[in-house]
Amino acid sequence: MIDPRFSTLRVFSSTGSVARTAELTGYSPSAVSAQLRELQRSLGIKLIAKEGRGVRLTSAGQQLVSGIDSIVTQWELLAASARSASGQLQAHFGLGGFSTAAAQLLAPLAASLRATRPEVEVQLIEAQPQRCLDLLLAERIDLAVIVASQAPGGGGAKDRFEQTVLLDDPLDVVLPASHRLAQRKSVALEDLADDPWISESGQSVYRALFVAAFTSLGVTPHIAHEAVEWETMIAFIGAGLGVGLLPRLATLGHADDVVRRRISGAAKPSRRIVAVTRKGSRGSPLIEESLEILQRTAERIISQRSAEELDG
Amino acid sequence: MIDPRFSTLRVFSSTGSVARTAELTGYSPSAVSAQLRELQRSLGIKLIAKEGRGVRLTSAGQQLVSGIDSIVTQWELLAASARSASGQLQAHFGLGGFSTAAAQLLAPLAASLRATRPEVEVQLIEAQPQRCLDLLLAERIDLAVIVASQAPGGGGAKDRFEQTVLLDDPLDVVLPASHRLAQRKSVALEDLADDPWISESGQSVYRALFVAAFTSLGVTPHIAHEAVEWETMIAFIGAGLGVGLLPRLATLGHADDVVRRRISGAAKPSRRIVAVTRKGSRGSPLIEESLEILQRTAERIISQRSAEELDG
DNA sequence: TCAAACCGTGCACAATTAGTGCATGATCGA
DNA sequence: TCGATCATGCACTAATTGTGCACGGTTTGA
Repeated sequence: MIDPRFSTLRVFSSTGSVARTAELTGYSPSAVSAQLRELQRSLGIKLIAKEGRGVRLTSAGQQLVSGIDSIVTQWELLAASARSASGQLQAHFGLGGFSTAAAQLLAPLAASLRATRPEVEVQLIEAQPQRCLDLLLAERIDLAVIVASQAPGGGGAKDRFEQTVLLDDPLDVVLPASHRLAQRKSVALEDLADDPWISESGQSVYRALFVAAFTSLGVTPHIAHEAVEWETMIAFIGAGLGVGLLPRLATLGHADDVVRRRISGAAKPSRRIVAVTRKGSRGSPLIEESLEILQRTAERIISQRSAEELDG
Repeated sequence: MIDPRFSTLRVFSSTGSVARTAELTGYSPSAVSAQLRELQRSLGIKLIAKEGRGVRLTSAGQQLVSGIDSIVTQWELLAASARSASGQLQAHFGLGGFSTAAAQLLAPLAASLRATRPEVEVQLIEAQPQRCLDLLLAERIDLAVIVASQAPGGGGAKDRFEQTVLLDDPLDVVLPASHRLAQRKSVALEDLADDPWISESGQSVYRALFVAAFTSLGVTPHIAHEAVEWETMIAFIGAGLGVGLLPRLATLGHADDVVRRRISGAAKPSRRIVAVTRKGSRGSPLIEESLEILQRTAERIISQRSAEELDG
């Protein structure tokens, strides 16, 4: 909002590519290229340098970016306090989150906002955590619900984002109904060390979590198959191809050939779900309200789990 | 440069009038009006309110301005350090100052820059101190040489400007050649308490200085006539209409019907001449270089005076 | 009390700026 | 060596921004 070129530059510094920046900001690649060139010209500085078939930030560029990070933060603070003082809400409010978060946390939030603030145009975007962060930078969304990763998303994250812990989401094991341990109430990961596993492909957050759970046990699991969607993984498991881990927030669906079991034993892997905003934007009334709603929803989920725990 | 609307808003907060802001920034009044309205709309805040036939900033507006002051400062710092690191100079460089400063300090500076940095387009603007400050805000000029006034130019000056003392310029008395004290080497103001005085009209910096010099003596001078230019004042004095004060930097010209005398006695009025820049812009190579040149020029003037002192 | 001078704003129109789509050259992987 | 990917330049178009003038409201001076 302060200057669209700042947004573009920040996204570029995060993605390192004109094409990805264009895709995230909604501009065409030529527009991104032109904006960066314009910035260079008006400052008289070389910001980007060719590298292979792509392009990278010069050190002067990185320095500029970190300065701009701080300026943008200050601007967000100012805009938020202004909005807060005037009670005026922004017209557009973008929310982002990965699949399960979008379903369980964002959908209720959007519904609530639609009801209480009908004049605000709420937009939901489902996207992977890293992409959510980039969308935040690009100002396409204003709030994201993602899985906290130990690696701070691509450098200088703490200069750009603020996060609030919503809840810890434990992982369960999913077994074929015919599995030898399927009748147990809970299963230790150690007992499944030799089973074939099904995990997610690529270097997703889930995959990192998956690996971490086993390395803490000193075990290297045998990943027999890879899937992208939970649905697919569950189908694989149902077919007896292996066992898998499923976050509690993700629903099993109507699959009756698999069972979900709590994890007992030394390693109790879980993922931490957090709400992320651009640094400085917290004071904004809509953000404040949304965070409260998200936390209430999270608490409801947690207490519901305790109740189930007692029932079961 | 960061956002033209910020510039406009800052000038408006200094002048308190759309028309004056337009004149200073070079926009038309409607453009200024539209820019302020646009800012209001995009933030959803009422920045200005009607007051009489003019408008004024709301308290929210003032709050926003002070936040923007800090952001602009940070941006100037960033841009300056970027320019400094790259060695790249800005294409345009504006200098402002009041009459005598322009002649004695700015002209040599401009000449020197023209010689050593021919690629920079140097522009000189002669203007009263307050106007110089507004021109700085409007980014029409980048450096101003003005008389430091005790009243910090219109609120929040220290959030917007930085100054460097160049020299203290003492005031001399100017007497008709036929005056009873014309033969003295130096004259005390007390001895002229009953003479008719010639001063500047309006509430100029000079006039404030003039009044201050006498109030420190507990004397209220009789101001018989008013003039805008030194030339005029000297002509009045030459005609025997009264006596006057003239800064040492101002030349007497070829008037042979008046004499200039040092001031002795309790009150030795002088004006402090300072170089002013926008806060944060100091690191810029051109500004740094200019300040050095100005200080060298000031030192030369001072040492030249000492020499004359010994001669006389 | 009325007219003239100002001030800020709205509106039609013009000028400048910014963005798109396609073509091009350059680089990397198979 | 061919195809894929990437950034960028260019002609064209869309959108933003600024201008000039007219108008309503307010103050000042006759």
